[in-house]
Amino acid sequence: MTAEAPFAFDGLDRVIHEKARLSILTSLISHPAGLSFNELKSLCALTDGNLSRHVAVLQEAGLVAVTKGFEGNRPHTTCALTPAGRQRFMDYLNELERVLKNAAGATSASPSTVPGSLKPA
Amino acid sequence: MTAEAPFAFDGLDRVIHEKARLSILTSLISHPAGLSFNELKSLCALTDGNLSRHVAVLQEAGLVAVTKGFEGNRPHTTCALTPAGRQRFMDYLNELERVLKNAAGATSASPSTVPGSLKPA
DNA sequence: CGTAGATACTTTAGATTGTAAAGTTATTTG
DNA sequence: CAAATAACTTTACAATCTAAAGTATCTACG
Repeated sequence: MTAEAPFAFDGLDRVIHEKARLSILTSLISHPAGLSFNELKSLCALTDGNLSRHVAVLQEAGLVAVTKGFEGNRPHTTCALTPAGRQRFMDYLNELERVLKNAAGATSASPSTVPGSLKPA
Repeated sequence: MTAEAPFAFDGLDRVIHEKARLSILTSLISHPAGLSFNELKSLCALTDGNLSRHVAVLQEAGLVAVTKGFEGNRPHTTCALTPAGRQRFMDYLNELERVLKNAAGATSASPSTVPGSLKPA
């Protein structure tokens, strides 16, 4: 079936593929101990409302675990990847690599060798 | 600014990032001579309506050139990447690579070495 | 000749969802 | 005590993805 539609990229899970959530997941995989709401906010350049919604989506999908506690006497939310989330993110990344390989294979130059201006062979 | 939000991925152009359009663009970069409506449809596993809308979006964004002609006496639409489209897609791919590098750098294993079950070192 | 079905799309309408603005609760600071 | 800050959450609007229906033309069949 995939052979029939080689460029369909079914593995690009919509929950993960969204730009903001891709940012959040990348941040979290880089910080296995978890990140606070505010750390995520600045790492990903998201607004409060935005981050709140996207984290909720990721939580409902079972990709991240959200821990709400108190730091001193202020609320403090911490997010971390779940094992399943980590695995699904890995799967997504594999599919991303397929996208890159497909595209790079079609151009004489690999993406990394295309700096910004068209460089002939 | 990017230094402040290393995981923001501003370069992930929304027009390109959409899954269906990513498929279309990958198909087109693999076929520099262009592809017909029907070829795209099966390569990307899209419905008629879907493909029509997405191609229109890509055309309005100046990424693809659409040529409508007749094959025999049936309408026949051909799509091809514009030079600008090619460049913007390349830029997008570079950003995608950044995503992969960021994420892969955070895991002990690169995505390609994660086959499906967690494999220890 | 007429009509039923196929081909190649386009249009529309509904449903999802991303985003930003406003709201909430609690806590400092002047 | 009032105003401002912190840390989120809720809501409402706008964008947009998708699938179903529509258009126009052509071919095949009886």
